[in-house]
Amino acid sequence: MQKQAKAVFEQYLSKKNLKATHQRNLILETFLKTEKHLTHEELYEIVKKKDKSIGQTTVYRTLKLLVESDIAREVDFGDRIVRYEHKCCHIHHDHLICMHCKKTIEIVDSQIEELQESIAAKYGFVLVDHNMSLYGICNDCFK
Amino acid sequence: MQKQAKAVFEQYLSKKNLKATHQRNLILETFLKTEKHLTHEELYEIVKKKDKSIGQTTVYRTLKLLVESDIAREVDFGDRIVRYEHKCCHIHHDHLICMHCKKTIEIVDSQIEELQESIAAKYGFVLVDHNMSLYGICNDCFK
DNA sequence: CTGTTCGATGAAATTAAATTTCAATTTCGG
DNA sequence: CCGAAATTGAAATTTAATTTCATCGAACAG
Ligand SMILES: [Mn+2]
Ligand SMILES: [Mn+2]
Ligand SMILES: [Zn+2]
Ligand SMILES: [Zn+2]
Repeated sequence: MQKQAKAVFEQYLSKKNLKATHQRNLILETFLKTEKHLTHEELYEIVKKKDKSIGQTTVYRTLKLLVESDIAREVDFGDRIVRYEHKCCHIHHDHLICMHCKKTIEIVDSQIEELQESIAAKYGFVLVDHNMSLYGICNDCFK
Repeated sequence: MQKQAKAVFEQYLSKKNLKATHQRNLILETFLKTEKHLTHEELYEIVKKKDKSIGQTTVYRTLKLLVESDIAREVDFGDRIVRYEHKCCHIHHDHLICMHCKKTIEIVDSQIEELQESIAAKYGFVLVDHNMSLYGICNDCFK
């Protein structure tokens, strides 16, 4: 899984004539090891522990490369905070978010995907991507 | 339609002990007259033509009030630009966006809404809100 | 109508986020 | 190893949004 993402990145870099640097490798590895939806800032904090010399700008720039190479995906749970999640080697999923405790559940639902396709088709669109977030209150928070 | 929104706003202001000012009225009226998804900046430009003295800050502040009073809704078509659309007296809709020409189509689909409810229920959530955007290429742009 | 009170306003200042600049450094093919 | 070209980190810049504050105006009692 991680190997595949690394191979994808390597290939992307070489295709674009970009270099495989220590910083890029470290940032990618760190990103792949986390299983949360993390912000640019959060990733930077973790990376900094492993290499104090890494700059925030490089994390910004590398995250942008990860998005371009389809290794990462930007998500926004309605709070205007950009978070990143794994995309490479993961099936597409949507999110169910508790507005109270902020817990998020990843949803994989083929019925939804099919319905989205048919709606797009109805209007003569070729569907490329979508983004769906459901906001509610979870069991625990509902008391 | 516009009358109802104005009544809602008036009621909201009085409930919160806020004042009905010339500026707030003008901004609300201008917003209600447009039928597009417009940015804070775009609304400001239109408002300024009617009253040169109005400040951008007031447009910001008033848009916030409109959102709080459920007259407006913030939307983001994936470009991180906040746009505002009418919410009061409009049935909920989702969006289908052409990634090429940026045309947007408003979707009302009860099947989707039902499916969303049932997904939320499956995970023990009470659904409060959702946001779905479909990105694709429209007929015209597909050539 | 006043006059008074307290919220509203606009300009400027501030804060915060993201991007750009640039000199020094690193990568990598030869 | 060398040198060209990309990369880096810090600082500067840009941009967006919020806050501050002196003045203004809405609302309401009298
Ligand atoms: Mn996710
Ligand atoms: Mn709309
Ligand atoms: Zn919860
Ligand atoms: Zn189009």
